[in-house]
Amino acid sequence: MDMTSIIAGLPLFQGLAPHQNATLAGIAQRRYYSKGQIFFSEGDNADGFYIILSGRVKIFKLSPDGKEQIFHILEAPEPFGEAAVFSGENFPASATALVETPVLFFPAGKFTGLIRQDPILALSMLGLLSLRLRKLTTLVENLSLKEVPARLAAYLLYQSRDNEHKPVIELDVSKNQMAGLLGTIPETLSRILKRMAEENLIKTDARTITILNRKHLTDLAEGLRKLS
Amino acid sequence: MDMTSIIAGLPLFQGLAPHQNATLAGIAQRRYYSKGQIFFSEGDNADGFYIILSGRVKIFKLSPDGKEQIFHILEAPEPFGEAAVFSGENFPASATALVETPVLFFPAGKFTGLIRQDPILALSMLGLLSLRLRKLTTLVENLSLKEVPARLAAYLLYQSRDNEHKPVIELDVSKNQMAGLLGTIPETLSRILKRMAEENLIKTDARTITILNRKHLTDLAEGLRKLS
DNA sequence: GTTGCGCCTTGACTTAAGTCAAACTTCAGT
DNA sequence: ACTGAAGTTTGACTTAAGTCAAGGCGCAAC
Repeated sequence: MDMTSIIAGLPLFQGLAPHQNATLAGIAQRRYYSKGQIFFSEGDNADGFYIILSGRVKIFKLSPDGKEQIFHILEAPEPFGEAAVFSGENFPASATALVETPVLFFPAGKFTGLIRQDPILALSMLGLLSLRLRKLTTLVENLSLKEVPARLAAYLLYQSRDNEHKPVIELDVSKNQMAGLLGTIPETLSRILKRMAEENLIKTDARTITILNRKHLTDLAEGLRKLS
Repeated sequence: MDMTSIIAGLPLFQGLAPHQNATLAGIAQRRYYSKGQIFFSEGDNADGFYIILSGRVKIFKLSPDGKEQIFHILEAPEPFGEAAVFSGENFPASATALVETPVLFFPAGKFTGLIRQDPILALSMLGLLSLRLRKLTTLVENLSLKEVPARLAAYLLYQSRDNEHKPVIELDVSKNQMAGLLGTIPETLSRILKRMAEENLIKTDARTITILNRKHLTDLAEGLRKLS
């Protein structure tokens, strides 16, 4: 598929005139990252941003003593690294490919040039950043105001919501990574999953988790109830 | 001062043509909020955003059992509530006036209309949102990867940095609020301030904190060292 | 198959930070 | 100046979650 068609199909670029798609295609670069490869590290100069064509990307920070907080795990067709481009500084977190991941790369300077000429594109980006802000706000809320069981309950419900509220969740991340997403460590996650299973809120089987008691789990997520 | 001049002086609106300032003035509303008054509560429909003319505003969330996480404490001439406008939903947090606070209010619909016509304005907003995102990223990092002493150390250094690296910090928030900003509670904050004073890192006196050992405090903030 | 290496789980222990309660200080309002 | 409310400090206690260490499971490579 040629670059213009790919770009025309990306949600971020909906509503643009065809010639704008062509212009975007002119500045975009196709790049391939293999599993474990690093897109950028915290502190790197932000020279552009990426859009995932397929694969999975992890955005994260490490503490000096090695604990990892994962901010997002992203899939096609999501963009990442876009915020740093507009504050014109460096990346505040790191990004690596979890699997083979082809992306489009948009150089910062050229891209902001385009935005200057196209308010629709600007509004798209504004919408995107707002959404990111909202997600981060929720993350802060979870980390600061909720205990691990509540965070886990919220996470499970969220995964199930993504899957049309079906009670069966196929984990798409390792439990190690899940711990990183929830701001905790694998041991703690393991223990809490066990407790939830003991109280018949969920049933776990390898990579599959089944929600048995959605109401109770919801109360847990909202802090209205605790694991006993 | 008339509305157009006020608007022309706001950092967020720098670089606009004079007629754009006038248009902005046409949609802006002056509003006065007294101490404790609520701008909006979490979940409220986002009908517009605000710019502080003077005073102080607290952006925060409450947990079901009453703990408060403060996201920002803002002063003139900072805007707030802007992100919710572009994701077109509701406010993800609440905002109240800490003191008498006059603001400008910009209705969402009219404002996005202006952005559609002025890419400079759009770029300003993009820069603003990016900066917010960056600050939130730091907050997440602090909450998830650092202990309270490290967060406090970082906060003190940040305050001193704002004040040209002078070692004397005049607290502009109550210690209760400071605890809320750091994601902890007043008791814990009090104890850690005491420990820092015992180790001669700082000296406290009512609303004044003096940094005695910047190097050690920096190491603490970066997790290279701990309070003994 | 068996070897080895992540991933995951479990137990015993430690620790940071929260809870509860009491007392003291500061400050605003009458 | 007095009163009361809010802010702050301190102590004793509890608890959630992290650390450390060991062992089991599952999968891939040889």
